[in-house]
Amino acid sequence: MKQIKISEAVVRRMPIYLQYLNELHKREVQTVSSQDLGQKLDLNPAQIRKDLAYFGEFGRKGVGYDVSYLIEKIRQILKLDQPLNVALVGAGNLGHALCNYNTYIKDNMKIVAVFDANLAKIGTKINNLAVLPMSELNKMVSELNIRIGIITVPAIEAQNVANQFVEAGIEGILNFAPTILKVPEEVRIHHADFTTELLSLAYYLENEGEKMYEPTMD
Amino acid sequence: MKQIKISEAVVRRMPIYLQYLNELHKREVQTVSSQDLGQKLDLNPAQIRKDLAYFGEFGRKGVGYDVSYLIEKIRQILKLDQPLNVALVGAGNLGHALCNYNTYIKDNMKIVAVFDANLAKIGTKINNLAVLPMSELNKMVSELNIRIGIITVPAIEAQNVANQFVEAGIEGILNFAPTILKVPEEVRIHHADFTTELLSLAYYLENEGEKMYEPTMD
DNA sequence: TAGATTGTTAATCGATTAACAATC
DNA sequence: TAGATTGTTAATCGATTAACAATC
Repeated sequence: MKQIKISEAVVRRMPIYLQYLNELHKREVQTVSSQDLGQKLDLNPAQIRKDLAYFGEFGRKGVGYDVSYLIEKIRQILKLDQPLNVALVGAGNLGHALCNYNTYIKDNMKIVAVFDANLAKIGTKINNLAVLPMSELNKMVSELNIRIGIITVPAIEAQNVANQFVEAGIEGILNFAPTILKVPEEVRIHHADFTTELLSLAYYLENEGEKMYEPTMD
Repeated sequence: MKQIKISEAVVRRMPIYLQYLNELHKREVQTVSSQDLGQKLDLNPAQIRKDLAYFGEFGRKGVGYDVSYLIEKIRQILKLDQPLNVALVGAGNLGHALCNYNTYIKDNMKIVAVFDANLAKIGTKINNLAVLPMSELNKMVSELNIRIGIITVPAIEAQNVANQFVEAGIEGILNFAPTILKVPEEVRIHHADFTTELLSLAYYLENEGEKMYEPTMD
């Protein structure tokens, strides 16, 4: 069993492999090669083989990877083979959207509690989950063994929510608010801010129109 | 003026710098050093200086960077100093959430048209934007000079929507559907799938509970 | 067997960091 | 002037890719 530290880049590709493998499984494809995967995912086949080899010998020389078996293995790697409870704070549109994915992520990972600071929202239902007041957060996290927290509140409130998550003993946070959060280093934090994606997309558009004249050089 | 190809990693950090600089500006901070920025954003100061230096000499030795000036420059780099129209397909919860950000991204980048394949949704309003049928997409893209498309439809429909965007002449796509899309290489595509973030977050949680016994070695 | 494809080592490529002269 | 901080070059680090023996 390897004890090499596996890089973040590798870990982040695992869910991508899983996604496509699930697609193949639904299409009843039995076997896939690193070649095939690379073509579809725009990745180098050698990289895919290397990524998977960090975790074990999942393929068969001359044959490729058994789709079902590889799915099972990646699910184990990502710990999706065991229940994992998630809490969400911020019952706005984005919070709603994420709760809807609950069914999609039919996996063992599930949003089991939704909180909001706005008292008007308390008690309203999101997919048969009643919105709870923030005062319940601490209690619910221990009672339901919640290990991951999702933040979908406005940027100004995000750090505050993060603090409450940390105090409640959450282990990982997925932050959708467009702001950098400070948490103790034992808490893992992932940033899911799409404004970053959107703004960097704009960079790659061709300049046009305004290129008619060139005022100062600057 | 440098003609060096600027790496994607560098471009992706620009919106992060901008985000924090805007915060500083609101707090009326005049000047910031790469040291300060690095501390706050968990980045190496040398990296920040190098990133910025790709685009010009924005700082003053011994002093640091003028916050307002740097904001202006990064906005130019990301082309946020000119109007940029965006279309969104998929008027679900996620689509709603993104439209709400319209006011947040008060910038020149704006969602100016929303489409949905579901006829029941046509004509309903999202923030005073009427939801339009897909048949209008092509026309609206040219009429409103829309250059970026956002996809917030279920995975199965995503490729189809992408194709329509491409045909309409869109230049960049931000895809929220959890699937890989194929587009001609002149169209830039960014992936904003948070399931990837969420699943990779699970990887980093401590193993617990199930570690009580060790069945087979495998 | 011949063809295919893995797992892995070595080579390459690119990105991050350290260091420091220039200068405010 | 002395202290601070940039812009940039050189050194380091890490990730990707090529190549190939092992083997199904």
